[in-house]
Amino acid sequence: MVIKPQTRCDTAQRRREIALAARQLIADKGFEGLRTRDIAERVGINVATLHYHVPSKEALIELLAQSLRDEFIARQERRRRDGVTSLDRLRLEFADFRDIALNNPALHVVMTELADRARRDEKVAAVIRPMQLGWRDHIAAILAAGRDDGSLRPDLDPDAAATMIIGAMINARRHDKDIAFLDRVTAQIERALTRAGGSGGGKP
Amino acid sequence: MVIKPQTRCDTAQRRREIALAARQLIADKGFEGLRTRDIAERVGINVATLHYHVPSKEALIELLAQSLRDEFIARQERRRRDGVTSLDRLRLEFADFRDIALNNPALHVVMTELADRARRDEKVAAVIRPMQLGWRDHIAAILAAGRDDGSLRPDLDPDAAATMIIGAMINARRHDKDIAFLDRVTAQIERALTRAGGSGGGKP
Amino acid sequence: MVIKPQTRCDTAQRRREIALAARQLIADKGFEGLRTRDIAERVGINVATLHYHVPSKEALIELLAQSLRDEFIARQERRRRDGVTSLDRLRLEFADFRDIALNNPALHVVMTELADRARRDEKVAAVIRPMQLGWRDHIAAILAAGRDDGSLRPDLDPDAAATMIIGAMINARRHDKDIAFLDRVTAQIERALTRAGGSGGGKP
Amino acid sequence: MVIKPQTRCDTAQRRREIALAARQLIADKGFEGLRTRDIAERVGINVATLHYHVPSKEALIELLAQSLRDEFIARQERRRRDGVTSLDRLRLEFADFRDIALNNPALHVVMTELADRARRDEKVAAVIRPMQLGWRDHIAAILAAGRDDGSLRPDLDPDAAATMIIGAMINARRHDKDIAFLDRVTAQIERALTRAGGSGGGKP
DNA sequence: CATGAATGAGTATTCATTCAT
DNA sequence: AATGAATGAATACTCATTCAT
Repeated sequence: MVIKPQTRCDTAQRRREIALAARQLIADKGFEGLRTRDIAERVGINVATLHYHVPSKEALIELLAQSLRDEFIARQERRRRDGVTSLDRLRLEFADFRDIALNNPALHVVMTELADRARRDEKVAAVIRPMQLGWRDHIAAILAAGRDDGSLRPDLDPDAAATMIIGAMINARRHDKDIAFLDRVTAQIERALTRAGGSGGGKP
Repeated sequence: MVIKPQTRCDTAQRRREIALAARQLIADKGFEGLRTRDIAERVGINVATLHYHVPSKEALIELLAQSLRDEFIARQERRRRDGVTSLDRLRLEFADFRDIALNNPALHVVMTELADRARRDEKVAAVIRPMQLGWRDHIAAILAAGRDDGSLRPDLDPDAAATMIIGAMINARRHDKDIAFLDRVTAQIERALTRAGGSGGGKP
Repeated sequence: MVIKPQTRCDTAQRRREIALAARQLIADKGFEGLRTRDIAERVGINVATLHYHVPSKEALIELLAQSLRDEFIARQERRRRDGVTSLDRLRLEFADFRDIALNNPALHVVMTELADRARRDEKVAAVIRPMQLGWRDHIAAILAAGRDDGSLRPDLDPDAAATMIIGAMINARRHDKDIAFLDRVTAQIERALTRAGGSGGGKP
Repeated sequence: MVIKPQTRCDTAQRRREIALAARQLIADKGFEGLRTRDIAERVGINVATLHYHVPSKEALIELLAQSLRDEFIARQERRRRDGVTSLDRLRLEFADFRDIALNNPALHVVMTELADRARRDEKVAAVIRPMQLGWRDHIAAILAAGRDDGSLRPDLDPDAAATMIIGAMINARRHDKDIAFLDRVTAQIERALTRAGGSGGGKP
């Protein structure tokens, strides 16, 4: 589609372009629809040239996974610098997820596809799993701190709750195109993790 | 792999066998690795025979989606008959998910793959989406009842919480092979939806 | 398309129905598009039943050729009984071709396809060639008689002229859907075979 | 069959070789027997390479039709430069047809097959029809000139007669391998279009 | 670095034909 | 006489990968 007349340029730059093109294509057509020729076309180079920079499709997918992880971790690092209270930091997580959903939806789509693939591709798993565990640990740490400083409920299981939060956000995006629903879900999470409403719950 | 000497049998039965074989293969190798020849081999029939019963790969995937939906809905109907209190019924949801995770893990794996595919395949979407919405609505109804009868916290947003619950369970299964972690997650969900622990949460 | 609920009936009748269905299908889709399943469907029977009556596709094509020849020869016999003068009998040939073109166009289309096939199929050739030669001889005989009785020009080469006439009629039907053009061609043939117009031809 | 060790060469040249190979194969086995693998083998390349140069069988047949038309039109242009009188030019037509029949018989065979196919293939029709009409018009123009300058009979219908001539020549080649018969037919045509022999025709 | 051409190993699908009932 | 189910052998077409320039 997007064919720009390409001049020669160094491998590092080309590999970045290739990873980006692959990501967009996966977002459009899924993993099974990913073709090296299409990637090359999108970058504006020949298939043979693509193979010069990335030797095989397997290597390409690894490259893609790494590029995804790099971006994901960079975002996480950025978040780490902000937020004072635990609740602030948790809300920052919600806000960042919301930002990606709005401005870079391909990121989540491709992450999901890669997560599926990780199940049967060790090389992908080696890149993706640590990233996912890192995310969970990051949120779990926030939750643990919040529990300990009393801003979150004391019966929190940080790992379990972090898993719940991540799953909830991802699932909220699955069908509803409407971003407002994601907001309802994160609001619900927040309420659920702080304290029960007035007269709520159980037999006294 | 598994070639059982097959005798003749009618189309309805063969289609069931084919759907089952396809499901197992997708669980093993994912959607992109699904080959009609492999399915036929697994059923113990010729590829041409497979095409006699299921005219195209597209139709095959639709059949697969339908078979999944049928099984899923049957399970849901079964659950509907049991449980007295809202909490009982919620716990039944957890238990059923747990049962599938233990005894029929392919079901969840394939459901996830189909959910991804639904994003770009209208026919699959037409089968899968209603099923997913049905699940969410089913749980949301339980939650709404629980909120209204006081067994669950009054600030519940049933749709948002149902989405959270489903996402949490699915995500709990994603990496951890350990079923115990799923139990921790559902326990956390339960605590989060009932009442805040003793001294927990908020500004005192 | 046309599926009539079929009862059992004898092979001779079934073979006639099959030949007719095959003829219509070839007229529609050409030889390369001829499928035994389509024929069976058109007759309203199962493919296996078709093979019961006509053992193979080769045999089917032979059957088709024979059915064509039978109809063609029957028409020729009918013409043979009419016409007094040579010119009358020639005009009867034109009229009969015209009649087929109007009322049974599939006949000519299929005959052309079979003629092509005869080039590389000895069995078809064995049926079709005698039919074509018979037609030519039939017309050549008319021409020879006309030449001898003075109603046609004396420098006629009957075989060559008969070949010309048949080719002219067939070619007249090839592109022009308009039957009027066939009439112009046969009129031209007639003029050409009788005598030169008034001041026509050559340097005096 | 004929595998020549092939070196690399550019697409234009390869497409020419492919068109030629396809023509020979159709002459041998007809349209229905045309297989991409056979064409590739004849050219001495891999099937995939064939598809690299000609993307589909449909495109291949269009290429074939164009190559045929190009050769046919080139011949017609060559004829146009020669011949003084109308009769000379008409005889040039006969001679050229005769030359093809002797030295390039595949040309006529394939043209016939393509003409049949044109009936149900619009793309082929778009290439073949103008070629056929061009041929007819070319001959009709010769005949009209001959009629007007008195070298041909005055009652000529140029279009009808041109159609007759073409059909006659084609039909003369259909069964008789003997080229002498074509000569008898063209001689008959010539006589028929000039003037009636001595005492010939009509009622005295 | 870059590319047009080439290729082997697949991949879904088709079709005439056969078999068991 | 009839049929639903089954099959082997093809067939066009695809795709990641390689090679020569």
